[in-house]
Amino acid sequence: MALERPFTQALVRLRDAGLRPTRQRLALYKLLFEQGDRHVTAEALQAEAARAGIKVSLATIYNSLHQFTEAGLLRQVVVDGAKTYFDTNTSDHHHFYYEGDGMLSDIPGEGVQVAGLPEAPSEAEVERIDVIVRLKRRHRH
Amino acid sequence: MALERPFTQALVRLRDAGLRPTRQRLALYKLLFEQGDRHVTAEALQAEAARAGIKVSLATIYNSLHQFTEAGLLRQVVVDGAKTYFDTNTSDHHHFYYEGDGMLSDIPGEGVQVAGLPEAPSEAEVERIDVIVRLKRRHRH
DNA sequence: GTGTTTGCAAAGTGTTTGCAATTTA
DNA sequence: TAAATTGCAAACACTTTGCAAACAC
Repeated sequence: MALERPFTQALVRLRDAGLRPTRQRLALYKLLFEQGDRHVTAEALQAEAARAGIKVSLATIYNSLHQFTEAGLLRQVVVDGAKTYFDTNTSDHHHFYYEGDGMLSDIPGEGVQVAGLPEAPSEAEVERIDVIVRLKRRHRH
Repeated sequence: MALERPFTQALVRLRDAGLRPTRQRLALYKLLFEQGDRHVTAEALQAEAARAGIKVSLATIYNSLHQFTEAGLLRQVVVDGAKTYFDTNTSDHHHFYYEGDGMLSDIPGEGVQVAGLPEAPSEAEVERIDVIVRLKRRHRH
């Protein structure tokens, strides 16, 4: 039978990113990446860690989120002036954003085309094109 | 000859919006709307007012920007987690955003089509679609 | 005069930083 | 043990709020 190898994947990914696999980073890595695409804020992640019995300071949460982002494991999404969202899906894609409750969901990038954009000024280059579909929940009736 | 009617336009617009044409609001209105499309932050607008010899507190700047927004004269643009931009162009359009220097410029809405978006969930309705083309200034060479 | 608006200073929110104590290798 | 990491508390940037004084009508 296969040996159980807890942490193996997280360990390797952190090492690859040049980050020491500390208890906190391992825990956050697992929360973030072992359950499909996710969108988290620092506070939400801390709360989630707490629920899982892991106490991590907000400073460390922010540090880790930024380090993961630099390592290309996460990507920031700007949809709201107030808080920063981090997205575990780093591929080219877009977002639905529920204004009311601050929920984000992915729109795969493949299907979407943005046509008719003017040329970018020649002294600039396009970093990325973000499409944000802002949604409002319909009133019940 | 035509009488000079300073403030007339600003006065009327403010009245229409149900806002008393105070000295501060008149000054801000004129700065914002008497020179084509603009993108301002609260601080930038205060600085500009100061340069024009008008002293307005930041609190009043924020109040006015929000009141103008509620009145449909301005629209907020979210491109950066840190600060809020207000856009004097309230028509349907998109943006170039220069990551480096925080500059915004309009992309007219008419030409642009976004195709291939999935249907919005039925319990939600689309408020708006934002397209943000993020630009980086090219290195000189 | 009466209700509205202003501006200050204080409070608030989300995020970052400095640094001693702890942990990793 | 040397270097990296953590967590606290303080500092930050931007924005909002409470309230007395000033203003518009």
